[in-house]
Amino acid sequence: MNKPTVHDIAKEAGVSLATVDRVLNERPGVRIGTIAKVQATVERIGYVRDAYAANLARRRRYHLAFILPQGPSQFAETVKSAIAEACASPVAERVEIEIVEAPQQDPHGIVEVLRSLQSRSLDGVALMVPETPQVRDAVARLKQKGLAIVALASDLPNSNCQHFIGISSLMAGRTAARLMGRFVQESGEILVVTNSIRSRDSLERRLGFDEVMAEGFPAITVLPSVESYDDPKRMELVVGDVVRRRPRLAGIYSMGTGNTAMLKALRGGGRIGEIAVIAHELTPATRDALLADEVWAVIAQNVGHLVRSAVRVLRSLCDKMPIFEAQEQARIEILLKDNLS
Amino acid sequence: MNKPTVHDIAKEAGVSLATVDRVLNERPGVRIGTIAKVQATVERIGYVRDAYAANLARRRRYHLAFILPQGPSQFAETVKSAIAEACASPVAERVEIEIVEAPQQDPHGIVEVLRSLQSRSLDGVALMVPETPQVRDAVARLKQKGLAIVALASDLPNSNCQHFIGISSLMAGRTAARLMGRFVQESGEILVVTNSIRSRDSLERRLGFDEVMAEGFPAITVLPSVESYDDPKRMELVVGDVVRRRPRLAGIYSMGTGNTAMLKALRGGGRIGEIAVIAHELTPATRDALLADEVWAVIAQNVGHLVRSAVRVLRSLCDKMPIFEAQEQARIEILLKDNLS
DNA sequence: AGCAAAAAGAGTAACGTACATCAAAAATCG
DNA sequence: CGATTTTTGATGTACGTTACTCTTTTTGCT
Repeated sequence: MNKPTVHDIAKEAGVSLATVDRVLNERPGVRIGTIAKVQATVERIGYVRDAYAANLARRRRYHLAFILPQGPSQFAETVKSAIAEACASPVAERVEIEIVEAPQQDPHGIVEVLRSLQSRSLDGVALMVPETPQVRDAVARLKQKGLAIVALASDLPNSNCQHFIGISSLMAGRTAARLMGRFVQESGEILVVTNSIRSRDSLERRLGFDEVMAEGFPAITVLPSVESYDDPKRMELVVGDVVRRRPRLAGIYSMGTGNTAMLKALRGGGRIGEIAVIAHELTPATRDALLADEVWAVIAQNVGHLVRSAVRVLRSLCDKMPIFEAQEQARIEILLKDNLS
Repeated sequence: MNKPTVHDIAKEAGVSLATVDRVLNERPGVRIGTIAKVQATVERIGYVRDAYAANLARRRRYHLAFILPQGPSQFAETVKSAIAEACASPVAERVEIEIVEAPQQDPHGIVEVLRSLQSRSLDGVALMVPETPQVRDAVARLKQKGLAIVALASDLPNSNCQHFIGISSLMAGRTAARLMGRFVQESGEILVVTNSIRSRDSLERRLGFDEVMAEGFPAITVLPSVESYDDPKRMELVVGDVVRRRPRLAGIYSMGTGNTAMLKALRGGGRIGEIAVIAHELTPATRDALLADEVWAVIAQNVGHLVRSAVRVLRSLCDKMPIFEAQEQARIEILLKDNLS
């Protein structure tokens, strides 16, 4: 038996093709009784709209925008190249992707950028920006305009956006801790570094890290978080200091960026390789460090998958089609020297 | 500017639609000069066939078969449910999937099953069977019939099949070793267990494991592989014996199935939880053991991804379309208690 | 040159869906 | 009850591609 079509619905329900079409596309001019009859038939014969035929007929093009952090960021670069790659792939069939940069630190700048999107005829937006009250409101406005909106890599829990494409920072932190605990085993001290503990991602990672450390590895001491405020010099100084002063230091958990400076300090302290270092995100820097045995493990999310997932989800949202969750679930990857794809 | 269509090719090349179609679908009846002219135009205007429109027009259905091991296997069950899940998803649009069971241990039985496929009107086959010379020949026959063939989970390196969907056993073994080395740190002994070292997967995992152990962790002693021959009793006996007799035992690398029996022995020896256990594949057994802190890490491949990938690749092969490698690359996943999706 | 065969062309009906138009039927209202 | 509005039906065109039939042109061969 072949897949039922609109013709089958019409025949089964005893109405015309035009009426079926009106019901399916929620066009006016159909009595509620008839609507119910058609919908019942749809249910009964298990009709599912052929999305491709539909897109063909309506010459659908999806116009999507990815909002990425402005300025030099290895992670953002990785995302950009993943977008470029996805554009050349079948997932990007009928979609045009625009990359828009927004100033990461400046909530008003981000709002400005989001506002500028309204004029463009966009269908959906993937946002990789930190959440602030202003951003939340701007997102609400975009949503009201009928745009599909997903959060990318970093969640926007209060913005009521339709989907989050990424991994849970809490679980990522927990995973890092479990790994660190297994690496260090005996008692010892762990240094946790980040650019800013005030970012929600860092906060949640630390939370998860502490949870698992406390409950699973009570013999290990986790030192207070050290912040670099995005200053490599400061990162180097602080880490160098801790490495020199604390002989019992057994591991470093780097929750944010600035790994290059952190590793430089470790090298300077002469203890690189013997201290368990766990970092986040696969970038040229962390990849090289993994290969050099300087970083023991990287907690990452597959950026290619993230981007493809965002495109698929945005398309589904535009079409009001269900999302296939199992495929869109981002996984927390643990990368060692030998399994970095 | 919109995407060029067959009409554009016809106009640009100064030929008719029918001729363009003949060239594109490699049908006879076109002079080589004309073929070249059309192909040049295709190149020049950057035409790419709209795969969905094409499928629509030719009412294409992909009839695929998955050949899975017969008999009780938790991993095979996982694959089966992943197939069921994929069937309900958009990747399975226009495809019908048939699951065929083949006796894992009996090469002739497998060949028998493969032969029986020839009569069915199949377009592609995903094979999850151990490679033997007989299987290799049967695969060659299927390929000659024009079937698309991929190896699933376990490679068929000599069968010249078109694609392997899965992870490299060698790299999986290397990854396990790197993790084990980090877990154990100091000197100690590692037990390696499997059902049969004669299976290629086990062999390669062991090879990779030894490579990394030798070059990265020379202080650790890796004991000779112990085989259970698929007998839980034997597994329990042997592991129990090693655990009792070797106080310096620091880790167990379980390359195959039989984890339940292995863990039972460990529990009996009273050293569960303190010995680093690394196992393969996420099954109900390994999942529970991870959650109970009995297994420290699981090396796995995402089965849902594997199946979807197999379907996509088989479709692409059927259509002679390019394969989007980045998406089809299976990743070696390291699963801890906190990141098992 | 003559003729058959091969190659190319024109035209068209699908595939499943969207969307528009116009006419017919049915319901609603004064 | 007739006029008006609402609902439904019938039909056609389009999307990009395939695949078919029926001509017309070109080619190769004697």
